[in-house]
Amino acid sequence: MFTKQQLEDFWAEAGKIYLNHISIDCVVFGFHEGQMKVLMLKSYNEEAWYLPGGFVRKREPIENAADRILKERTGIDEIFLQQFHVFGDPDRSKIHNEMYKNMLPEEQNFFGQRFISIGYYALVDFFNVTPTPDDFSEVCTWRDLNDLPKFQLDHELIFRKALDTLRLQLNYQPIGYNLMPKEFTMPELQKLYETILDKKLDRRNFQRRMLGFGILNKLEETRKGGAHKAPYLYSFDLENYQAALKEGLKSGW
Amino acid sequence: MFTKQQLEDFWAEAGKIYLNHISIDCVVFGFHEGQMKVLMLKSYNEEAWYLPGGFVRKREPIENAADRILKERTGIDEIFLQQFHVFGDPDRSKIHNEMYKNMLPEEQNFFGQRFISIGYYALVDFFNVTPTPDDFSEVCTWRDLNDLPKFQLDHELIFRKALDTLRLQLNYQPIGYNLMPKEFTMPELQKLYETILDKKLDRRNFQRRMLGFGILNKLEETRKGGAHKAPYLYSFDLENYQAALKEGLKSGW
DNA sequence: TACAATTGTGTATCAATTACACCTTGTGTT
DNA sequence: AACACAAGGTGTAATTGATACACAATTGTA
Repeated sequence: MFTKQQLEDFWAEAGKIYLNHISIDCVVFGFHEGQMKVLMLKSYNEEAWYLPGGFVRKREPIENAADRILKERTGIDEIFLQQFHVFGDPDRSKIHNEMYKNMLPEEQNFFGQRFISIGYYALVDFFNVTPTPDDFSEVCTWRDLNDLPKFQLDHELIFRKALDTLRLQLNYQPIGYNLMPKEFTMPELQKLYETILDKKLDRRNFQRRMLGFGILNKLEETRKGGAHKAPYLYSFDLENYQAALKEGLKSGW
Repeated sequence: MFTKQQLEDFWAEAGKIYLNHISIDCVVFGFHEGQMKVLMLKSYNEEAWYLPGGFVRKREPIENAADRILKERTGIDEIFLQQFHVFGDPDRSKIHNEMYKNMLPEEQNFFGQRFISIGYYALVDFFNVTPTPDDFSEVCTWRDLNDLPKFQLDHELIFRKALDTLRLQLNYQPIGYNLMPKEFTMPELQKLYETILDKKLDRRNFQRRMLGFGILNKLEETRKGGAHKAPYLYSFDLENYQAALKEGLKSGW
């Protein structure tokens, strides 16, 4: 937690390092135990949660900025990231701005300005992530899509838009590849699709269709330990997957 | 054309009115005589052409900025606009920046800074547009997609990305409605689809499918004047169109 | 060893897409 | 006025893809 002095130093410094008016917010999706998760943070003094975000260095490509921000929150280096929307309402961070506006003169008050935020969504393997709080947060952790907290500012809008985009891009981006672990069972993959699309799919038709795409390798092993028949493990054939996505995985669900 | 003094005044003024570091570039699509067109501008002293663009006022929503910019270039008020990508490479306007960098001290030289550009694509009825040059351009006119000029800066990349997006969104956005005039024939509409998708479609299957969507009104009149059988005219049923798009026009082409 | 739950595989039906043919209409030509 | 030409309008058969549904196999547990 910051003292007032530290905050002021931070802001003064930020203005020298970062571009004015531009921020980045990231919606990081993970998948664990049949549930979609989003990475979120909670401030010390507020009930509402917010999405991982940050700013762009003066000479830094925006993609690198997003990479850098997420590396800090997750520990992961090469993350799958897609820009999905820009949020440019002049009042989108009004509450935030006013909270800070009397603490410093305007030209030093980096947080008092208008920010246009570039939204990225990220897909990560849940097990590779080490959620790490930032300088303003008490907690950084996965939140279940079925049990979301109150959001700060317009972060609910950003999250919703990311989820909508994910749905639309399901047949055009390697979403399964990036969200599933290296090896997984067919029912696990189906659960992912059902969660993203928010509807039930027929088990048998799902399997036939998935295999029909020719993007999966069936492995010898099975997943033991469940109280039932052991399902086969699969992995993605990345080369075929990429090729298939160029055309789109035929005909939406 | 500007004198040096006028340019300097313009820049000094721009810094007071507009947000730093943020620009908007628009790819305006039109359709005329079976050809896709893009609205482009040509500077006085340069061979390369550029896309309509501008900046965001300090308290202006970015959508309004795009509307305002396009109103100036086209004369149209309520334009169909979609954000499609942000271009944030730090060197994307390098040539431009260097061209101007010695003309004014840095803090007054609005054009010398790094710009992150928000890309919008627009769809307009060709006949409603009055192409209007901006302060830096000699010409503002439609260019055929089959006969594109050399582009300034990264504007070719921006254009390409817009066209790719258009293709992907064909089944999810009212693209036909916005590009076609109020009344049109089936062969004309087919030509639009063929142009966007860059492939031939079967005349009879196209017609059946289009009609199957239930988004067209068949009118009594026919388009006279051609040397052949007069085709029927159609108009869009906007309500049904919007409804159909929510689900996506089933199964891509 | 029988049971419950879950996975693996197959088939019949229905809907959608594709490929293709013939007739109609407006214009210009003889 | 008759005709050829070119483009538009409409229909049908064949193929492909999506959906619905059934039964056998496997695993841990009662």
